[in-house]
Amino acid sequence: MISNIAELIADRIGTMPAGERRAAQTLIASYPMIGLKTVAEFSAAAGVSSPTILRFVARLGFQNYPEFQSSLQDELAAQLQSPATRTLNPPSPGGTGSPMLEATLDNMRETFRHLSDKQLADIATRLAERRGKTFLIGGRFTDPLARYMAAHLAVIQPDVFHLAGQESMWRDRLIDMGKRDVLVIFDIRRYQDSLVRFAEKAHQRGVQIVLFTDQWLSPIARFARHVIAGRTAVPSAWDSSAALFVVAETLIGAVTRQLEADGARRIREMEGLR
Amino acid sequence: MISNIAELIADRIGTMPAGERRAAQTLIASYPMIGLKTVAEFSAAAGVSSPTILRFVARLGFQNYPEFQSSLQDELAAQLQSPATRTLNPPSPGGTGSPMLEATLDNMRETFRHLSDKQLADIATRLAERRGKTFLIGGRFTDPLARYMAAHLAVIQPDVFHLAGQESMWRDRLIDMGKRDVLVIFDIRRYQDSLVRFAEKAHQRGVQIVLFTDQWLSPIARFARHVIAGRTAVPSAWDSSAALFVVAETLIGAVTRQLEADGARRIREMEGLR
DNA sequence: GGAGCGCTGTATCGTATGTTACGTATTTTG
DNA sequence: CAAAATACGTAACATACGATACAGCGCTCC
Repeated sequence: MISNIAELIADRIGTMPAGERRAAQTLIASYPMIGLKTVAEFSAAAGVSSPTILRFVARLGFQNYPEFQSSLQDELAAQLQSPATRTLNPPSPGGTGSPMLEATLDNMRETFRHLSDKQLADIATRLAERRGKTFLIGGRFTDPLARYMAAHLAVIQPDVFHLAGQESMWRDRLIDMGKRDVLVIFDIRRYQDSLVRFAEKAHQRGVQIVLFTDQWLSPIARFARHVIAGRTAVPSAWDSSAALFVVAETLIGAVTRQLEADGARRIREMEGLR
Repeated sequence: MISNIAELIADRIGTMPAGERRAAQTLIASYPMIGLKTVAEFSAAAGVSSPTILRFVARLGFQNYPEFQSSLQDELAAQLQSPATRTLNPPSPGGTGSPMLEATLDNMRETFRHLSDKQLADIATRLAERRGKTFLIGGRFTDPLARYMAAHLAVIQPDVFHLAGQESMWRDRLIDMGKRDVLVIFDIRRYQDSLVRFAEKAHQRGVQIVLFTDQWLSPIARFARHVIAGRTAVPSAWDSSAALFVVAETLIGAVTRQLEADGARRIREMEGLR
């Protein structure tokens, strides 16, 4: 079975005329970057004319040049999205035996690779400088994450509320929300209409939204001030929220650090109350 | 120093207007592939208009869109040409930048190293062969994990109950519990007396207890049929439940697989009801 | 509450890009 | 060695892509 374009070329290069063979060799030499550039650049690099490049991709079975480029891009995307595949051949330090765990660890590394320290710091600062209230809510499976985060934040600062129960209950809380407030939403596939509606309402009231979602971005991203896109794919019937969970913990830690002066006193007080 | 476009975006995203920020977040979420496609596709994915995309790349300092794309391609080429740099830098010397993440990843590896496949399989089997009911409960900060697990298990089998609310509420549920039932408890430091008391009562009634705890083992371990000890130490004011979270997800996956025949039908039915 | 500013989308434009037709060169075959 | 077939490049073409002008809108700040 031929799965990628490089193999396809290797398979058919024998039947190609001289010019197209030069095109093939040029592409293989710096695969696949040249193929992502324009026909003119490709042809110049190969030392042939534009039509030769087009005949080349036609011989590979593509209807036109853009289709060929899309195919290359899909291939690249697949490589980039699953670092596991890359490290699959040499089972480097992994070898834990559990593909589930390996995928989860990869997800976390990927998630944090796309997440700058600055972005996290910004969100943490926004949550720490508590000019207003903080609301948290989640979807069917992600609401526990909202609860987890709320449980921690509520310890180190006042005015932290988890929105539970029916949709109608949340909407009643909208009346309390304004420009100075922050709404943290967890929403991954399949995205819940009720959450989207709620986010829109809150956005209209000027509430700043922090969204935890998957890499395909919940429609709530339209209204969000900050978006955290985590990786959720694992070899299971379910999506994994573990990466988002770790981001949430990191954020909790960052907020705690920023509130250290205030927070430490608060925590001591609370301990005293128990 | 800013070396790649992702950092550049993180640096300037704070100063961007709403539309351009959505473009930025969309690009980051599936970096960098969207940026290699046409302006029209990019704008559609971000839910903004084409000019907004162009203003976005202009704000990043590029003269025009093709120049922006070339820059992305160069970046990609650099990554692909030296896979060594990519797999050498981050993993071993903790180059991810976040000590929090590194500690969490270590915790997971350690947790699974001390956790045999057989042990997981045993617990999964016990949860899957549903002769009785399944109850889940957690402590102050770990109860969300119980909820998370309950939310999933409830989809694939009946008689799954999360014990919420006041301690007195749980105790009333004891009357429903017997030898054929399973109680999943999450309890990490500081261990809660109320949970210990409850676990003891349940144990006396013959309930099989599955305990998720930290490496120092909650006193509930005395009564537990199965104990999962996760690592919780991270450089933060709080303990991390991430490792236990991943174990929970793994367990959910295992139970789902065992119930595949039954479960698949149930899930389809549920989807139909939505 | 009103005026000014900044952001965003619609519609239009110019152009670079992929595509195709055709003539010339090169190789192959009888 | 001649004739035909195939391959290749030049040049003209059409399309789709990026770029821009402009108007509507919301927002902030007096």
